[in-house]
Amino acid sequence: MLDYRFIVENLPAVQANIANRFMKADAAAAAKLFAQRTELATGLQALQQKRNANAAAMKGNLEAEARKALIDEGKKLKDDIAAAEAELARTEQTLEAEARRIPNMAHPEAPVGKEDKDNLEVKRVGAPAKFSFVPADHVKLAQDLDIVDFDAGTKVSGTKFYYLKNEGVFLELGLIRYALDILTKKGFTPFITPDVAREEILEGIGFNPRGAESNVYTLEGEESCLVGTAEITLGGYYSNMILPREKLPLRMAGLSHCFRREAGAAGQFSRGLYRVHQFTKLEMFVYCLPEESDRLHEELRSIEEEIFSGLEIPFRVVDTCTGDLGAPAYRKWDLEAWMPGRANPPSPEGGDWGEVTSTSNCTDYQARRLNIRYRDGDGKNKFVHMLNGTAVAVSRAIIAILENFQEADGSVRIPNALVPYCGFDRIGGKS
RNA sequence: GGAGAGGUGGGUGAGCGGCUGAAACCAGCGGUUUGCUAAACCGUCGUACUCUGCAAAGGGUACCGGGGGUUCGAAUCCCCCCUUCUCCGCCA
Repeated sequence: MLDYRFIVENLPAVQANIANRFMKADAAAAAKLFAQRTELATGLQALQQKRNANAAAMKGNLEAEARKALIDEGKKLKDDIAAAEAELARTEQTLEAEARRIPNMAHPEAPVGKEDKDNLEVKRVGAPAKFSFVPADHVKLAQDLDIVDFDAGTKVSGTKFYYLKNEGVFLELGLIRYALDILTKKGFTPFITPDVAREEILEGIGFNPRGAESNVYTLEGEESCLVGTAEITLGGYYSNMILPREKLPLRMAGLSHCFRREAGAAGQFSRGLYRVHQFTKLEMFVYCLPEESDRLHEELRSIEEEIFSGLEIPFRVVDTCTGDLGAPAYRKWDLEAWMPGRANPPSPEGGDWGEVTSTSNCTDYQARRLNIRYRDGDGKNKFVHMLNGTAVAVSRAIIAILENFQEADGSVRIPNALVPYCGFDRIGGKS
């Protein structure tokens, strides 16, 4: 969340930012509550001071009468303090609830807009393949090649679950290993994280673990959830810690399963592997000094580009618009891969872009809630900046590979960079 | 899951109702001494919030795993939770 004082001192800018992001939050109310809170806290401190003085006056031997007077005074103070504390606690609670609805400030250059079609395309890499036939979508390809079983997933686990099977298994493992090798060469520390996290960590990262619109599965009887991304477990890793300045930036690569309720998500573009309840993802995460977060955000984006260029998958990069940023992000780049199977109606040259990665600079928005700081040169503890980015979201990468590298005979070529990791250069067809 | 013992400042660790924001030691920082290093000695050494002040600085409040309670007064007593260790059970 934002710093209370920042909200007060920059109220018009905060309000404009809320409007640009099409979010509902009342910054003026938060500012007012903050002033109230400070006044109540000051009043409470004055009472506490009296209480301490009263107790100190009672240390030595006293005549019974004097002692009784002090005890009576102390009892009265105790009641006053209890009342003041209750009021302060109520105000703080309301203040926090109000402040938590306020999104992070957006980068001044982030395009202003309401939804994903307002995102700004900044770059294209690679050219979509020209097919001599009408390409199939990944659902048909995967089923024909017997590498994904959607029907069994639905029967055993429910809709939007699936089994990977045969080469599909090695494709997942190969993609992970391929990306992990790139990241470790770039100084990322590899992790396999828990797939479960406490609600307080989810909230600190900016997720809402409960409620009808939540995308998170909560565990019954536990105050914890299945993670939607390793961003949660990597971001919680250093919660309540003060990091040594000289160790920054910290680069982490976290492999986890990702669980998403996707309540209400439906439609043609959610078909197959595109929007599922469980998938595997390798996530990048960075803790850094405020002055280097813009630069590291570019670094994360360029790594994502390197990974997808290496897979020979055509993609474009978009600068995500304010309305599509999500509350914690200051700026966000998405990589959208070309997906020939998304053509409607199907055609040899048709297709559409589908999001495969996303990298966000969340500045100190998450660090403030999670209480992650570093000691600056002036001796003050300051909040770190935190960034995240997808290295590989396996299910979506598989879509891109199947649809882009399919051939007339229904087989799928494996991109060269992946062959050593998979142990085969083609799925199906000629062999 | 059951039983027991713990969680105190950067570290070790004392304190177990008022004399404790917290002994002592170590590390750190500043200084004295010193041919250099080392040692010795002296001083200093938590965080957050808040008030006064142009500032330097000073005052106040809170914090001894987290949250509640008892009391005029809690690191200290009680309850709940988290967590670490030991033993038992169970299991990959």
